[in-house]
Amino acid sequence: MNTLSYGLLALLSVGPRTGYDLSQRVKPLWQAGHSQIYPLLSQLEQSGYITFELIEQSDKPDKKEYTITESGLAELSEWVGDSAGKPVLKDDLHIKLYAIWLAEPEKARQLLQARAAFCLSELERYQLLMDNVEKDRSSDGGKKHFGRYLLIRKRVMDVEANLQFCKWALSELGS
Amino acid sequence: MNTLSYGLLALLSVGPRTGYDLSQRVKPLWQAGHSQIYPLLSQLEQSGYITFELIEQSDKPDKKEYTITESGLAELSEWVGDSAGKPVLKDDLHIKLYAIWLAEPEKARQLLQARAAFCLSELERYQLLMDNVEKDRSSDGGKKHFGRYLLIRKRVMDVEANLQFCKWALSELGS
DNA sequence: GTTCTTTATGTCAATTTTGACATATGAATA
DNA sequence: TATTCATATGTCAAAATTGACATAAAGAAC
Repeated sequence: MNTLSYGLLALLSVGPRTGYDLSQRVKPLWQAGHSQIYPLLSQLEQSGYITFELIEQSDKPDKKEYTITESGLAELSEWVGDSAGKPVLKDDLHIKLYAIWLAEPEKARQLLQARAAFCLSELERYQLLMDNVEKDRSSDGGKKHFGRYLLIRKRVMDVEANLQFCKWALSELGS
Repeated sequence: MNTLSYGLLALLSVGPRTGYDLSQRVKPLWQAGHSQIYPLLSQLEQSGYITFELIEQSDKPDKKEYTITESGLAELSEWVGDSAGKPVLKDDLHIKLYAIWLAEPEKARQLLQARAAFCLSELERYQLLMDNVEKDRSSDGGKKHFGRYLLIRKRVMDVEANLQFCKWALSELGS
């Protein structure tokens, strides 16, 4: 059971999802592509933590809808209480910043402007997710959606800090 | 040439360093252990991007001091100007947050308090690095240290945002 | 006297991750 | 009519990463 497996169980703890769904929603929890997700779902199913139902569709390709089991929920619940590890960030912008004196000033500005633009697009994306979670929290009792709400808020704060950095660094560069 | 290789070249672009030095200083640029660094240094040396000098010590074990070559500096300079990729964050706290409704309230608080403590220790560490870089920037002309200054500022802003999140989330939890 | 920490360099196997390849359907677009 | 896009599931090889193992010498703490 690696960390991503717990991420998949966490997503399934809210409700049934297909592998495709999970690959679309996993980003804020743990960044991974579908090539990692499909094999893990098979593994989790064989371990009895999830089950699936084949859903035949006429308009779209058939799909497998996975549901978490009692055993999977117990496994996840135990892990959630354990202390968290240290976050690991891989960002080549950090290296480029460190060596920025080697780049032409124009390239340096481009680097930061591109990252600022990326942050803005991320914020838009998270705003949509926030709208959804707020609907879920008001309609439904909302207990299951509280964690999703916390996580999206965290991501927004992370990205806002990044955007602020880009703006500050651009002013330091004297653009 | 992977990303970490450019990170090592970036660190060496400021001045000569040993593998051990690099493993201590690489953290804000790209998180990696010494088991990744030593083999890459051999590779970079064979590619002609760096050279090393064996320094014999009586009080401590002998060491290899690596210096970046013209060729290495050219390679790095070219790469620095290219656009940066997307940052990848792996943080199991995100998963635990998502599934926090499964944990006892006490455990949830512990999770956030532990992360807040980690953020504070990181901020202390970065404050020391900031003191050093400010000394270097005032003594020396400082052009080479500007990037390091930007990077440390970014890390501080990142960690401060994380700390703010933890405090906010703890208040939402109603501790 | 023994153990622990810091400095210092390295290897290795297992795991994780990435990116490409592969296939298939329906709908929209050019 | 051809191509591209979204849905949907999968495999595979290569690359990156982690954590343990390995060695060694000096100094400090216990």
